Amino acid sequence: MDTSLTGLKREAPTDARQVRSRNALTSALLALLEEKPFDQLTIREITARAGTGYATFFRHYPTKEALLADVAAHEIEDLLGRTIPILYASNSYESTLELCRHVHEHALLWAALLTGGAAGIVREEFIRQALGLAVGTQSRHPWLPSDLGTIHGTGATIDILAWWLAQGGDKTSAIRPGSAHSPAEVATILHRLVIAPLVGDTMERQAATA
Amino acid sequence: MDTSLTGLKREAPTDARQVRSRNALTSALLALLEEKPFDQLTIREITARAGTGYATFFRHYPTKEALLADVAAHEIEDLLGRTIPILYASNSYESTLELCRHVHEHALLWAALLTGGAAGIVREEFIRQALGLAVGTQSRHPWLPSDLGTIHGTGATIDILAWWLAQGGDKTSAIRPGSAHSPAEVATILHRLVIAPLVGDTMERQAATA
Amino acid sequence: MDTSLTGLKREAPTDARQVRSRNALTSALLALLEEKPFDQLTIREITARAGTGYATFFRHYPTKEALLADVAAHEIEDLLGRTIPILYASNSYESTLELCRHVHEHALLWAALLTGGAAGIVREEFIRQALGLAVGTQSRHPWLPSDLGTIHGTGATIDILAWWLAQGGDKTSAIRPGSAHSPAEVATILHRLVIAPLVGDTMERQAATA
Amino acid sequence: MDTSLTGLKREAPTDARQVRSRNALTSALLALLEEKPFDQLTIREITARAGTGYATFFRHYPTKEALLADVAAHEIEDLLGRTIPILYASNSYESTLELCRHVHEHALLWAALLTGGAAGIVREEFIRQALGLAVGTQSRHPWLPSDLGTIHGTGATIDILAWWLAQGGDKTSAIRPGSAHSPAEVATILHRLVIAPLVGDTMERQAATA
DNA sequence: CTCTAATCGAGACGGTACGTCGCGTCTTACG
DNA sequence: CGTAAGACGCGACGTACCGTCTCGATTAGAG
Repeated sequence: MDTSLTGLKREAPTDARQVRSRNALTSALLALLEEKPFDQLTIREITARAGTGYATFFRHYPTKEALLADVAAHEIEDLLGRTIPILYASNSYESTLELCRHVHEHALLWAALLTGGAAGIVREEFIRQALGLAVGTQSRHPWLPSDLGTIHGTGATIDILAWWLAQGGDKTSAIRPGSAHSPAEVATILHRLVIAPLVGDTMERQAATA
Repeated sequence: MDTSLTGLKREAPTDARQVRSRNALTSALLALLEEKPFDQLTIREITARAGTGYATFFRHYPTKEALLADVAAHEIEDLLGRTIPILYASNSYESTLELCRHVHEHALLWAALLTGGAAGIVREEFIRQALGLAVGTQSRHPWLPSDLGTIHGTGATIDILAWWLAQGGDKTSAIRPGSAHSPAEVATILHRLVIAPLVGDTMERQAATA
Repeated sequence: MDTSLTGLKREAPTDARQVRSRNALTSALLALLEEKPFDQLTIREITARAGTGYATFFRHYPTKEALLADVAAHEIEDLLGRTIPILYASNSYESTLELCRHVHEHALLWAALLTGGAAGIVREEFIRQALGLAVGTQSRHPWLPSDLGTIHGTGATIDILAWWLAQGGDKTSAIRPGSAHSPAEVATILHRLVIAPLVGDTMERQAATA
Repeated sequence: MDTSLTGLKREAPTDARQVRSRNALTSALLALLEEKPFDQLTIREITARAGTGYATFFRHYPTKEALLADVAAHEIEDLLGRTIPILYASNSYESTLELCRHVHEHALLWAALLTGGAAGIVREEFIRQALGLAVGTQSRHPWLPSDLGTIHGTGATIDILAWWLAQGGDKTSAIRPGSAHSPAEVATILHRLVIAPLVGDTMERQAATA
């Protein structure tokens, strides 16, 4: 994959105007993502919503995708920052549950990020960050390349979350929270299908340990 | 997801010229997919390679994606047709191994389908067919919605295959089959990470049974 | 001057659609030229008036200037076609008078061509055609390079005509034909200031000869 | 013509920094004019060459054209200041000859002013100054409006000078002074084609008188 | 010889038009 | 008379400049 987006991230600018424009663009994107899929957005639409000039967009991001990657990177950082510590402090199921709870609390945002045309880019960013965090970690299984473990774990998690978020309701129907699964249910599924096979552990065993 | 591609499939045409055009287009797409990612192809490019007129494309497919879905559907049908019977006849590991062998034998084709811009559409088509085959099947676990089982199993399999195919060589380096993993290794990974947790079985137990 | 516009002329297209588009664009330009100066027109404005697509413009002309040169070339051809024969058939004053009459009859058009931002391009096209007609002609005076004679004669004529047309009324006031000079008056001025010194002849002598 | 440039002239500033910036801008323009046509220059380019800030330009001139008009006005003032006195002191041919000599001595500068994209503006400024000097002067001929006499005389002179300067060499060939016409030759042409018809005099008669 | 205010550089900003590109439709001319 | 070739309307793209603006930093010239 040669479309690395890492280089597209910008460090925080010092000029107050740049900060304002940057925030306006990211907020506009988040707002629009809840209205229509990412790939149906135009840059003109984003800048119009942000209240900035069209050309200003390109002073901050080279492409629409770069803006999305920036936005996604922040959200993912936030999400991982909340779940990883628990992973080390407690156990994998607790961490998984916390992940599901957080996503559930920001369902609209994550639905936009994971179920629209943005999914591919968000997924890549997610995996990139996960790979970054996993650097130096030894795989638990001799038969499993460590990067594949991370890629599979992250990707499969995203898929299951995307399925969950898509259940809640698509654009054409009202959201019916009652018919959706609870964070605990999804965490269980996620743990049994993805996490446990990777870490070679079971929820039950962990529960006993905890 | 409203971008259903099911309706885009065409019945097999009877007119000989239509058959010829159709084949020329699909062959051209397959050839071009090995040169550059799907989303960098233009319809003009495909028709030029196919030797057909530009407008002719639209007499067969409404969009570029429809052509890809058509091509992918055939390949997926072929692949599933070879692995599913084994699943029933023998066991899940044998089926997984057969899957990996088949992909390995057509590595170039599947690399194009799974690691370029085409991945999203191929993935959707794959899941669609898998869901179709799984209709009526009861989930093996009460905590797992059956459609999610299929979606996760298919998606995770594709991810792992894509990782495998991307290992073999990107555009910049020659393909080094020696340095890649063998079909058996990948089948083992796939089975342990994805299949076994789904079917609640282990390769070892199956091997013992077989 | 390296911005030769000769190469920008296109031969008449055969396709009926091209003819229609071409005519729509030239007519739109002529119409707009009577409303505002050439350099304040945008290509979008021209295509909107013409009822054609924006990109279609570029399928016919590389720049706005090329379209103007095309339009001007036709008008100049028409004008020269009416005056040159008289020059040979009769004498220089009659030809000058015919020139002034023709311009007077199409005052609005020539005012747009000669007194707006278009003047420079029209002037160049005019001189180009004049030089083309004068090829092979021997200068009447040993001290006068023949191309300079043509350039000066054409340029000075255009200047005087432009002054005349600008007299009639600018954009802000109604046209007052009564206050302007008659074609005969202008022809006299033109002949005495420009033509006679060039051909070494006087109107009076010619009149006597005629 | 509402793009009067007269009002754009600024009074000489007192602040030393302003003087410095102003001079830097005019010098930069003159230098750049010898490298490429005026209309291909950007304000950013001029300020970069001048070593001033971009915004500083607008603190001195409202537009690029205003700067050119300022520069041109000075050069024209200088030129007219050298030729007009001779016109009154001696005769029209001597004045014409002095004009040609002066232009010949500053050929590069005047080539830039008269043969590039700047020509239109310089021409207008030239005519403006000529009209200013001619105010109150009575036309020598009843059939010739006095302003037209000035306009034609100035315009035609500029055209002939521009032709002369363009002979010397375009951008692609080295300047070959030997192949160009001498100031005296051009003065003769200019006098016979433009000046004499206007003042109703001939060089020969003047020479006899002198 | 200060001090204060004008001027400066730097460059981000909203805006406008540009010329390019690809799409999907529809017409044309040719074999 | 059907099919290729391709012109067309459309609309988004990314670029280039414009003229305005907001910053501190510098510096002139008045007190």
